[in-house]
Amino acid sequence: MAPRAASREEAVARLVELFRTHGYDGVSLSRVTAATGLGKGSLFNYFPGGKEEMANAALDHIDGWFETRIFAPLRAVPTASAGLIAMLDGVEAYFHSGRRACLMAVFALESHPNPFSARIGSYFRAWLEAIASAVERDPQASGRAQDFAENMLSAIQGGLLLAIALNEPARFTNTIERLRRDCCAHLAPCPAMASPS
Amino acid sequence: MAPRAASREEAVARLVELFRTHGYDGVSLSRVTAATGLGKGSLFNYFPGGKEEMANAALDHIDGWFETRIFAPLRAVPTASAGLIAMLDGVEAYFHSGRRACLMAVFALESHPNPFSARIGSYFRAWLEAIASAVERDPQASGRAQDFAENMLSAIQGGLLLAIALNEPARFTNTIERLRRDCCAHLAPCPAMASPS
DNA sequence: CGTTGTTTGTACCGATCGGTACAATCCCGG
DNA sequence: CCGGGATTGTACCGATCGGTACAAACAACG
Repeated sequence: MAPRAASREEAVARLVELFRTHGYDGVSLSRVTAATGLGKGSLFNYFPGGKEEMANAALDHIDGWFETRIFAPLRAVPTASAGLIAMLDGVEAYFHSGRRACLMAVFALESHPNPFSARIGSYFRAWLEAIASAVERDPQASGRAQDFAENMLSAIQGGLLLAIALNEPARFTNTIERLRRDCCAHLAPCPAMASPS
Repeated sequence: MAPRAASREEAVARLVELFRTHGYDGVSLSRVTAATGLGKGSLFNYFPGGKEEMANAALDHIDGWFETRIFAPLRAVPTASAGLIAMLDGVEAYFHSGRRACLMAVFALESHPNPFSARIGSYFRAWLEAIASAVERDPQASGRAQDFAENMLSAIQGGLLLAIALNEPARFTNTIERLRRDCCAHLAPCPAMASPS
């Protein structure tokens, strides 16, 4: 059932998916060995801190991905609307159009507070600040940047939650599409929409 | 640490809070006995089906509360804006202004799919339909009822998630306040706002 | 080929998991 | 005061939990 993970990085990638769908408590070491094809020997060689280190490695992986692919671009983008729409595209792709849950959200809700609460908070705070920094660059909405960011991130996470809970990925893509329209409606220079369909 | 629960109903109330903050996997029978003051004997007398029946009793409790206090009123209300604002007030109070998580959301994310997926889906679907049925009664927005409902519920759940993840309840109350303004902005007869501040 | 350090499978550990059995206790009608 | 059904604490069950110990297998390099 489990093609053996060839490297620590590949093991981390599988851990991410494992924690994403089963939560921290729902992932047992036997499940990890099954999903990675690695025995306990290798596992504790890669992750001497045990399960908690595995989870932290998974969170590290996500932190890194979002920082370089989502947050940093947002902070550097010249115009808010284009930057935010690019972010929405990236997020839609990352979450497989609503078929994949957000690991940070899973860990945040599963048990709270928990050992990961601090870094989960940092993740969402970084996301909020990245959005706000882009909006502040917008001539029309710079005063409402905090509010705009809070609204947008709430919608993303809520839409994703609904998509998972209902097993209807379209709940997420609909939400993303609404947010795209919001960008065009409330921010200054809206790039031509591809196909309003 | 635990004043003994005097009735099955009181035990269920404590189970709700227990599952809400620790998730299904995070609640062990020893935790249940500690939180309810009930030994295993009483526990399996009240809930012969064991932990799964305890969880279902907790979900029943929430289903009932929302059905009578939120969903049914929404379906019966004459004007959409007044009904939705009453719903927002009720929801804000129920979730303790963002200090309390949504048990349905916790169970939905913790592990998916899981034995409770079907009823979790029913819960969110009922909520969506209740909102939509109210909006359909609105002369201005009746055509966008589905979209309006999806957007509103996403925002509620996302705002709650952010409040929990950041341990900043204001993230939730801000979101609720934004939704109140949305109601006044996009629905026909807006009752006078208390204080636009 | 030999040696040295890393990687790996396996046996094992105490603790805790959800659940059962059952005897003691309680409560209440007669 | 007594008898019988409901309630309850406790001892116990096999399974699984996360984690450790360690020896065999392996790799790299001289």
